[in-house]
Amino acid sequence: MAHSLPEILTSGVQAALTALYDVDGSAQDITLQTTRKEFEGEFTVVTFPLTRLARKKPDEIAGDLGNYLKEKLAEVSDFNVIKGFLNLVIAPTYWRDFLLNGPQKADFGRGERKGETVVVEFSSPNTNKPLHLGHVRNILLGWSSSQLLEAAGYDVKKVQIINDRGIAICKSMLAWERFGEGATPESTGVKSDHFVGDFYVLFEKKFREEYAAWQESAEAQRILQEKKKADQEASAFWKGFKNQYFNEHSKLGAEAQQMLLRWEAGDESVVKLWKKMNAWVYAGFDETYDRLGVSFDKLYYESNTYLLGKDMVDKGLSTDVFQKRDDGSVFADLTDAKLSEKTLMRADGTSIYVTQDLGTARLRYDDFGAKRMVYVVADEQNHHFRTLFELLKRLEEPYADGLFHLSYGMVDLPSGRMKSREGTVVDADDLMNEVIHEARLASQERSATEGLSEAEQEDIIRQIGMAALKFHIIKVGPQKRMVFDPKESVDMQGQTGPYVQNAYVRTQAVWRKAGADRDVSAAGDYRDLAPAERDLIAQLYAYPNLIQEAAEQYDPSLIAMYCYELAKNLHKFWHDHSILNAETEAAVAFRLQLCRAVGNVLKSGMLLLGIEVPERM
RNA sequence: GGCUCUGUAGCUCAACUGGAUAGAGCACUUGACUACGAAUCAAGAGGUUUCAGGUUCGAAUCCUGACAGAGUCACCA
Repeated sequence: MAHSLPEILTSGVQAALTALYDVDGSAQDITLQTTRKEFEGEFTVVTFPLTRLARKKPDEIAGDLGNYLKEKLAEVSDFNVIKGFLNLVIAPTYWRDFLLNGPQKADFGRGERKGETVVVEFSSPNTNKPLHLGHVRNILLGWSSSQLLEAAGYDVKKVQIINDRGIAICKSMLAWERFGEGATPESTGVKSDHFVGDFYVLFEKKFREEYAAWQESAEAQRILQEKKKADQEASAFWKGFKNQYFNEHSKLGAEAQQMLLRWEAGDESVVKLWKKMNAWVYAGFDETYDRLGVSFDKLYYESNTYLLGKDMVDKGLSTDVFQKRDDGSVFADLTDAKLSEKTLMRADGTSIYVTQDLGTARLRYDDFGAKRMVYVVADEQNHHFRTLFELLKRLEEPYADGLFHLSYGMVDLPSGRMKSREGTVVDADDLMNEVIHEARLASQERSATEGLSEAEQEDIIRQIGMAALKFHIIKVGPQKRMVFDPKESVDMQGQTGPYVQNAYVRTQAVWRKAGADRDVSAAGDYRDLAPAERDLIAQLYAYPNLIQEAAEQYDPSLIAMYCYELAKNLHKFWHDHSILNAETEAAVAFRLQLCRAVGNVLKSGMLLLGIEVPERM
């Protein structure tokens, strides 16, 4: 296709403006949109903005333009005018030729290779506890954005940085050492990342017990009397004092910190324990990632990167982007960018979080030469990334203009925010088990997969359950904080993953019945398109452009909504029209190919979301 | 308190980035399987787009000011 319809129509309108009114309209003046479904036509020109140029009423302009376009453009077969809206009807032959070519191929919609690399970071868990619902949203967003960028034409590298060090994992380690009695995931039969997480929880429990007991001591009472505000309840004070207690008074806290210091010093026994427990966690993560259907090209470990960034600090100092304080600490003054002063190096020469991220960004650039990097991280870190990007920009890093924080809203439950301390966190593994369980129940009420082996049936059930879960999460725009109701996530009817899968299954079922080698050459004789057919074809036509748009906006929810709309139109078409028993052979052949095209795009779109589509369900 | 984000049907979400009568699903009511698959389709009901001003041919969308919720404001990660 040399030119797209929007291009043809836009330049057609420009030509018309010159011919009819002797004015030059730039493409910017011309607003072209898809026609709302209650009107006839596929594209609409809005003529209100043209009144100034043409000095006529909107509906008169629309009539003039309509006549001109219908006469001059083969692609336009008819038009109608409603107020300032010119609705253009695209020639059925144009649609027919389009349908029988482009979307018959499975790779329809994929963009030209751009020869540019994008690094996408997502998931990036801590290794002290298993993955939960929050990670699931992150992972689905990261994965589908990666797929989307890939389809749009970029070379994508999927990475995560694993927070494998620090005080948190030390808590798990300490708890296991003190209370574990040599137990292992194997000896207990607990999934290995959960096993480690259980010790983290155990540490918190023991710590709270210790804290509560300590509060009764004379020392604690003295501190309470000295420091609490006059009208403050004791319980409120202790709540706020917890961190300080951990750092300055707690025996368990001291031991955990001791362990962290020994780890940093490279203490052999601590490192050995650390490796053992992390290995358990990774084995568990791998299983969860596998079930979610995601993978990574490269893993970065914080234990390897937490010292990075010092050379970036040197660079910043030498170019006067950073400054040194009297005590030796280093900071950047970002106040002119409406950010505050940001410290990058403590007086003792140790680096902090943002410094590490500077180094990691550079490391990735060296690894992949990517000029675009996407960080999929929750919106609670908006400020951090604004600072990070500003710093990299001032350091004049070559990839600084291609940095993007794919910020997403946190996931709430109907009961409110998830809190690990209150045990309201929805575990990723449990969640998947639950949706697959529901899919199995729903499947048992039907008999559509009779005759398949048990393994095949189980695989289909898995695909359906996962589709329900994934679609439910990914259909929501990233930046929106979302309420996750487990009951709704297992719905299989309406605006859901299984609904879309079902549409795909139908497109395949009709071909099974027709025979894969069915002769469809008569389709070229098909003349009149029914509205349901036009809708479907126009929608297919929009797919390639949608991929580019969704990729540029890093927004997979656009694809999800599109898949739903396409499936909806397919279902309606299916209901209203007979395919194999259509009136003419041309209609049968045409509709079969329409089914194949829709099936291709549904499968392609769902795959971009990380959702598989079964052949039967 | 400063900054950022969010506020749309009972609930969960859309609205092509300023366009037509604000749309879907769930839940509720009612119809459609002897049909290529009913995980479907069709119909009904449900709205002062948080509120008040402003900008213009035209506002859920942009501006100002309230109100409500969330996040963030470390030499933590």
